Formats: sequence, C-alpha cells, structure tokens
Amino acid sequence: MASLDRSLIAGLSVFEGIAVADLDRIVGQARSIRIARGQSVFEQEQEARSFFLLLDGHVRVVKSTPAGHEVTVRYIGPGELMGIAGALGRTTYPANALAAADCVVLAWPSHLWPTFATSFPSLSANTYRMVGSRLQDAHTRVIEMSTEQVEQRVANALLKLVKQSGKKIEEGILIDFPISRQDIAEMTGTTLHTVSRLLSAWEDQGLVKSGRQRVVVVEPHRLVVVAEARGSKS
Amino acid sequence: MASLDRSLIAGLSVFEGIAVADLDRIVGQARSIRIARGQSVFEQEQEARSFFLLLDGHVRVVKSTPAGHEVTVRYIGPGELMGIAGALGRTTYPANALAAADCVVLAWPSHLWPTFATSFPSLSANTYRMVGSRLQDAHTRVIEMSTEQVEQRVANALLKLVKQSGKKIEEGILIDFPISRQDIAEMTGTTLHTVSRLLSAWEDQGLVKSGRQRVVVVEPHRLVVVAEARGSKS
DNA sequence: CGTCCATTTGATCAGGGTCAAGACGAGTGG
DNA sequence: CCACTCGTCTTGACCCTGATCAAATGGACG
Repeated sequence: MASLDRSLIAGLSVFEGIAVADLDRIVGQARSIRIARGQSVFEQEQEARSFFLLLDGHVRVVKSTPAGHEVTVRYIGPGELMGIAGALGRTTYPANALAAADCVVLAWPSHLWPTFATSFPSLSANTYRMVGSRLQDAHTRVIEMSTEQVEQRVANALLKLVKQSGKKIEEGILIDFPISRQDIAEMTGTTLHTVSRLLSAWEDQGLVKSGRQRVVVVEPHRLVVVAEARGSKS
Repeated sequence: MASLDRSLIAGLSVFEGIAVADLDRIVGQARSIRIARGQSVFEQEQEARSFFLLLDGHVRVVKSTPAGHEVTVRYIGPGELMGIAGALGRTTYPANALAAADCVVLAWPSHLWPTFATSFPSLSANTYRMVGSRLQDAHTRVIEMSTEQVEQRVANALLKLVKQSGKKIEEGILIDFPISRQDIAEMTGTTLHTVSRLLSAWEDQGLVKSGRQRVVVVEPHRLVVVAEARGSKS
C-alpha cells in the first residue's frame, strides 16, 4: 500500500522540491483513510487532531452560522491539503468538511506539523503558498459578492468548478462529482430556486445541460461571457 | 530613533516570544517611513519589494476590480503586519494599501523574510497565526455577505471598527480615524446612500452620532442587537 | 465668499427572495 | 416487478429590500 501511495503522491504540488527520501519519511507517518460520500472528514469547533491530504474524491467545506445557515467555503480536490488549522496557530477546525463523493485521504497527527515545517522548508513554503492562494480566493469571493449580480456569481462558480474538477465528456465538460442546486446556492449566496431558474434558462440557450445532482457545461466560452456581463459601470 | 522604536515594538503580539537581542537584529534592518494621509503604502500588482509593520496610523486595504469597483478588504491598525506577499509565496501585492490617516511604518526588504522565518520561529508562528485569522475574517465576511441583510452588515462593520480602533470619548466610542459613508459602503458591499440612511436612522434612535468622516457609537449594546436581528430562520 | 466634497433625503423600480404547488426520478419494500 | 415515498428540481405569483436616479443642503478650506 505504501508504494502505491508514494507513486500517487510524488507529483503533487504540495511536495514539490522535496527529496524522495524525505517524502517517504513524511508519508510513512500518515495513515490512509477511506471516507464514504456524505461522511465528515472533520467538524467545525472540533479539536484539530490531524491534518489531511486528499488523494481521491471531493470534499465540501461548509461553515454553519448560529442562525442555521450553511455557507460552502470551498471544494477541495485531489492533491490538496485540508484541516491545517495547526499550521495557522489554531487548535480547532474552522469549518465542517463533508465528503461530496467517496474519498481517500492521508491523515497526519497535527503535532507533527512544527517538525515537518522546520525539517522540510519546501513543504512549509508550498503549504503557505497554498494558504496565500486561499486567502486570495476568499477575497475574490468577497469582491464578487459585493459587486456582481447573482447571475454572474453562479456563472463564475460553475466555471471555477469546471476548472477545478471538470471532466471532458461528449456533451461538454462534466463537473465530476454530485452537486445539487442547493449546493450551488450555498456557494454563491443565493437560493436553490434562483439557481434552478438560471440553469433552466441556460439550458434553453444551450449553455449547459443539467440533471439531478449533475451539471455539464456545454459551452464554457459563452458562459464566460455571461459571467462578465452586467458588471460594467466605469 | 532606534531606541524609541524598540520600546514601542517590544510589546507587539507579532514579536511575542522573541528575545530582545533578536528583536534588535530584526528591527535594525528595517527602515522607518512616514506616510501622509491619502498616500499609498503599496499598490496592487506592484512587485512586492518590502513588507511592513504599521507602527502608528491606519491603513485601508482596497482591491480594485477590472470593472472599476473598489472593495475595502480590511483596515490595518497599529502593530499589524502588511504586505507580506513574500511569506505567502507571492511576488506581487494583492491589493492597494492607502493611509487612512498619517502613518508611521517599518519596512523590511522582502528577501529578508525567508531568513527571518527560519532564524526566528516565533516570528514565523506569530505571522502565520495572523494570516490564519485573516483567512477567518475573510470567510466571516463571505458568510455575512451571504446570509445577512445590509443593516446587519453595516452594524457589524461598525462594531468591528470600534473593537479594532475605538477610542472612548464622552459621547461614546469614536472610530479613531476619518471614515466616510463611502468607505463604509465599500466595506459592506452596499452604497453610500444606504449607509447614510442607516446612520441617520440610528442617530434618530440615539445609537450613534456621526458627522463628516466621523462616527461615534453611543450605544454599542443596542447596536449589537441590531447586528443580530433578522438573521433568524432556525 | 465661493467652490468642492460629503452628506441627506425623496421617489422610483427591479432583482431576486419568499411562498406555494407540482413534476420528476431514484431507491425501497412488498 | 410494481407501488410508494422521499428528495431534487421546476415553475408561477407576489412582494420587499436596497440600488438607482435626482436634487438639495451643509461644512471645510482656500
């Protein structure tokens, strides 16, 4: 099993610049876990015992508000780290992580992070680069929410998902895990009703094809146009 | 001057756990800069030559969209780091930083960061803790934008500013730097008109007192109530 | 004193949330 | 194999929040 894992892992951007021997030492301390669709990887407010690397599947990171709303913070794809609360000086996880599809993850005890960070500077640098890009993403989200209409936000969300997890099929590009109207609504700060209406309209125009927990983008090009419209105001 | 700086700096949370001798070595490599109100500290897309510590004043961090909108990402107060693109693997600044009031900052060349990070692990840990809390803030912003009404968002924004930069005066708590309706609108994703109406309404109710680029929160307690209203939905 | 900018306030209107009802599809148990 | 049930999705009708348009007022500063 370890050998199989190692071959999968060697190419990941998190481990760029790390010597093979070191990689073995790192991976050797992880345990590999299978998580079924719908199960949680970790939960908000829970003590952050471990951090994770997603090897296969997709994870939805959700924050719940006291008022009972749920907001999807991001989707994690294969090769990404998650639950790295420890690296950011937190002792608890900031959100829930739900398996959107069956997943395989590697888990390390959180207390290993400080050692890893000092022993493997590249790992540390790669990780913080990833944190930086997540901070960027979050700010981009804020900007979108502040300046764009719902239609643009939903279009952008689909394009982001396509970029991150798109899989070419004959009809177009499939978002490669089950995703409902409700899920998309939680990513874009709207309601499932509005998402449904938009997808229906786009389907009529031939931009997308969608069904139960399934979205295929047929014409990404034209969807980009939709995503960029309206925002003019100069 | 160095001695003056050092006494100011010793207590800052960024430097917690750092030996005095080390502190000298760190601060010794910075140059101190004065920046007048309205001037920029660094600019979006610019090459990140330096990172900064704000000693005095307030800095508004703004992102501009291609469409010409401006969104205020955050306000930086005394004691906070900014422009730490390098620590996050970026080579350019992600936003504009404008002095909201006259400022004094320390600036280090970006290339010093890697050395600092390895030589002073506490500095690194403190910095990434701060990055973590900014990531949190950004996610909180997204959640607020997704689930709250404008009124709650503006109330929350004021409370945040009060917490961060509030100064007690006889009438209540003053937000201790010039801030316009437009600025508040850019923080909350609304228009200056709506902010003006809200402040007027709150002034009638005795919650706040405000004037030209000046806001005093008279009854924080009741403002908290406003901030938490509406969001019910079980 | 005049000009510029921040602010106020009114009137209008539409984007999209809410309420309501049904249709469709998938899995389950008989 | 079929009926049933539950969850997802669709679609219509209505209405409210807050953006937009428009204009006036009031300080601050040269």
